Amino acid sequence: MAEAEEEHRAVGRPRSELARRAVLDSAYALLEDEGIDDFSIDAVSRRSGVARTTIYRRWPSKSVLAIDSFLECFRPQLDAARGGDPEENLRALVASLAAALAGPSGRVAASVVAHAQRDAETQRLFRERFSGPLRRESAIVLGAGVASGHFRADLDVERVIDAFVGAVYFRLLVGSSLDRSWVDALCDTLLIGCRARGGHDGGL
Amino acid sequence: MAEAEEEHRAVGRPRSELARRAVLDSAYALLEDEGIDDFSIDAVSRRSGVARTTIYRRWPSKSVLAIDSFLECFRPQLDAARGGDPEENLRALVASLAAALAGPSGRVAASVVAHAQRDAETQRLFRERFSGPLRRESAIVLGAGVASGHFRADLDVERVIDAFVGAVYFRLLVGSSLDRSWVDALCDTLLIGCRARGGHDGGL
Amino acid sequence: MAEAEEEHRAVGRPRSELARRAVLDSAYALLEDEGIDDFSIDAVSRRSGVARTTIYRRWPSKSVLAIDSFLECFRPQLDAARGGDPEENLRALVASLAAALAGPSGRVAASVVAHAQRDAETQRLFRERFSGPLRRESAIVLGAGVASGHFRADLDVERVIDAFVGAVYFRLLVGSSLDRSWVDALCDTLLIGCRARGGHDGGL
Amino acid sequence: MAEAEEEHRAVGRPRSELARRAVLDSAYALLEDEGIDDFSIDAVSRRSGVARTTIYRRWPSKSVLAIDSFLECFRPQLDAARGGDPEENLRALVASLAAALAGPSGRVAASVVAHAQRDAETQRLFRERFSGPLRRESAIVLGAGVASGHFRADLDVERVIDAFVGAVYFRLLVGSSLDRSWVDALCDTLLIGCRARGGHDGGL
DNA sequence: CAGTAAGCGAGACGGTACGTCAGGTCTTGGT
DNA sequence: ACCAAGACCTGACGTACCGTCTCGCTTACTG
Repeated sequence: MAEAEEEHRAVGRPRSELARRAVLDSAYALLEDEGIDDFSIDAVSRRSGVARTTIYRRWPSKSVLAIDSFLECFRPQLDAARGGDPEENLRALVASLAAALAGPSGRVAASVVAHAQRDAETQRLFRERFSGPLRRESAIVLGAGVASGHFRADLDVERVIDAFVGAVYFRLLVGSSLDRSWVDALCDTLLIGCRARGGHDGGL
Repeated sequence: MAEAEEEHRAVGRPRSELARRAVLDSAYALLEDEGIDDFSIDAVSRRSGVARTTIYRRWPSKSVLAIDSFLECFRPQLDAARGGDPEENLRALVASLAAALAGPSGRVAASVVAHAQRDAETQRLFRERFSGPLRRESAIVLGAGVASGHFRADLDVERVIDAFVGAVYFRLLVGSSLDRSWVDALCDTLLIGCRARGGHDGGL
Repeated sequence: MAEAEEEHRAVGRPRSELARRAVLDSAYALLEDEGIDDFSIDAVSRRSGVARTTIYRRWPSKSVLAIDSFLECFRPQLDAARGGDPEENLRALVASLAAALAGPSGRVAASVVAHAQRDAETQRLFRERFSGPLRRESAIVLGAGVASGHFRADLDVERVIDAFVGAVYFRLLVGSSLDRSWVDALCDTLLIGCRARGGHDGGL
Repeated sequence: MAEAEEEHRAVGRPRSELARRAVLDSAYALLEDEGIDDFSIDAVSRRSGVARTTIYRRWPSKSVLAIDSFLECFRPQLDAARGGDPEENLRALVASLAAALAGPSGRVAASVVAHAQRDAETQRLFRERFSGPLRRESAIVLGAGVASGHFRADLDVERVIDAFVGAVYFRLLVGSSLDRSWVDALCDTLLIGCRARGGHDGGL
C-alpha cells in the first residue's frame, strides 16, 4: 500500500476498507480490460461505486492510483525455485515473468510504466516495490549459481538482471511477443556468459 | 513522415511545408521541455502558431503526432563505426544510444513509448521506424564481429540486441541512470557471452 | 443582452443563436420552476441540452446568466396607459408590477436580486436594465399628472417611485402578499401626498 | 434564538453556550466581512473553531444559521425617540434604519434576505423577528403622531411603513446609496401625505 | 459517586456543482 | 483546396461544500 503509511489516526471516522478494496480492484480491472485509455478517476469511481471525492482523498493522482492497484493486485507468480539446476532456475524465473506480462496483466504493467513517465514518485514506487523485489529474487537465483560454482565467480549479477528484465519489459512495451521460444533463446544467450569456464559444460 | 502518404493531391492549395515543420518542431520541443504532461494538440497549436484544425487534418491523434515528431527530429547520433575492434564498436554503439537517451531527448523517447501504450499503430511505427533501424545497425556491428571470427559463430545476434536495447530503454523508463560506467559494465557482461572460445582472449 | 456586446468578430464559426436562446429560456424556466436552489450552470446545461463549456464561454457566472435570462425573458406587461386619469394610471402601473411579481415570474425576480448580492456587476445590470426602465416609465406617468396640474408641482417624483417600487419588491422578497387590495391601499396612501392642494379633491 | 426551542432535555451533556456564541458571532462576522459568497457551514466552522457536526446539530441549514446570527447580532440602534415632534421622530427612525443598513451590517441584512429566497421558514423568521418588531416600533411612532392630531386620523400606518421600509431595503439590495439627504427627501415626500389637513403646517 | 446519555472534535463518506482544460468535429471567411 | 479562427459537444480534471455517518473523548445530570 503506497498511500497513507502514516500510523495512528485515532480520531475521526476510520477509513472504509471496503472502499479501498473496491477502488483498487476496479482500477486494476479497468487497466486490464481497457488499458490506459479509459483509465480515469471518473471511470474508477463509476466502476467501483466509490465516490470520486473519496478516491481523491486517498490517492493524489491517477498515476499513484494506477501503480498502487498494480502493486496490490499484480502477483506475477514468479517461479523462483531455488533448488535444482541454476540454469533451469533462471529459465523458470524469466519464463514466469514473461508469461505474467504476456497475459492480461501485461497491459496493466505497461500502463503503469507509461503513467510513471509523468510522475517521479510513481517511478520511485515502481522501482522500490516492483522492480526491486524482482531484482532481489533474481539475484538470489543467480547468486546460488555462483555459490555452487556453476556460474562464473566474477559474474556481474546486476547487469545480467538488467539485461533480461529490460529485454522482457521492452518487448512488452513495443508489442513484441513474449513466448516461450523467445524466452529460451534469450536465456541461452545470456547463460553462455554466465557459466564458469572449467568443468561445467554449458554447450547450447 | 507517417502522415499523408497518399500520392496525387493535384488539386487545391498545396499544404504548407512551413506549417508541417512548425508543428513537428514544436511538438518535439514540447516533449523535450515539458515531458508528456503538457503535451497536447492545444499546446502544440499554441506553441507553433498553427491552427488546431490544421494539425488534426494531418495527424489523427496526439500519439501519432508525438511519434512522428520523434522520428523526424530525434537523431541519436549513433556512433556505429564499423572499422576497428568489434568490441569497441559495440561499446560505442551502446554508449551513444545511452548518451542520447540520457539527454533531454530521453524524455521524448520515453514519452513516445508511453503514448504507444494506447495505440497499436504508434507501437508499430516505433518498431518499424526507430527500433528496426537501430537493430539493423546493431546487427551489422555484431555481424562484423562474427564474420571476423572475434564473436562466436553461433551467436544469437538478435537476442544480444534484445538484451542491451531493452536494458538501456528500461532504465530510461524507470528513471535509473545511464552513465558510462553502467554502460561499460553491461557491455562487459554481454561481451563475455559473445566471444569465440579459442584464440581471442577477452578476459575482463 | 448583457453578454458579448463587442462588435465584429468576423473570424471563426459564428455563435449559435439556438444555443443562446435555449440557454436563456432554460435558465428562466428553471428559476421559475425551481427557484434559486436548483439553479446551477449544470442544471441549465442539462435542461437546455447546451454544453456547459458553451455556457461558460458566454456567461462568466451564474449570477450574470440569471439576470441575463431575467432581462431577456421577463416582460412584466406594465400597464402604463398614459391617457386617462393620472391616479388611475399610477394605480394601473403599480398593480401590473405587483401582478407580474406575484405570478411565477416573481420567483425569478426575487432570485435575481438574491444573486445580485454576490456580484456588483449584476447589481448594476439590474439597476440599468430593469430598475431604470421601470423608473423612467413611472416617471412619465407621474410627470404627466404634475403637468396636468393634478399632482403637486413640487412633487418629488423619484421618491414616490422609491416608495412604491421598494414596497412592492420588499414584500415579494419577504413573502408577503401582493394582492390588489394591498396595491390599492398603498396607492391610496401615496396619492394623498401627490395631489395638488387646490381644486382637485382626492379625499379617500 | 430561533433554533432548539424544545424544552426539557434534562439528560446528557448540556449544549455548550460558548460554541453557540462562537458560531453565531463567526457567522455574523463572515457575512459582514465576506458577504454571501464565502458564507458556508464549512467556513463558519473554520472561523469559529466549532466542529461542523455541532453546527448541523443545532441549525438545520445555512439559511437558518444566517438569519439566526442576524437576529442575534444585528442591533440596529433604532432611534425611536417617542417624545418630541412626530415628524422628527419618523425622520430619526428612518435615518437610523438607513444608517444601520448602510454600514457593514448592511451586507448581512442583504445576505439574509437573499438566503431567505430558498426557504420559506427563513422568510417567516425574518418577518416575525426582524420585520415585525421594526414595524411595531414604527407603528408606535406614527400612531403617536395620529393621536396628537399631527397626522391625519385616517392615516394608513401600515402602508406608510411598507413604503419607507421597502424603499430603504430595496435600495440596499440594488446597491443604491442610503445617505442622509436621500432619507430626508423620502421622509419629506411621505410626510406630506401623513399630515392632517388643518392647523399644522408641514410645508417643506 | 458511578452510570450513562448526550455533546463535542475529527474526519470519512456519497454526492452535486464548480470552473478549467483537452479532445475531436464543425462552420465560417480569407488566401 | 488549403489555412486560421473559433464555436460546439463530450468528458475528465481537481476542489469546495453539502449533509450524513461513525468514531473516541468529555461532561454533567441522575439514580
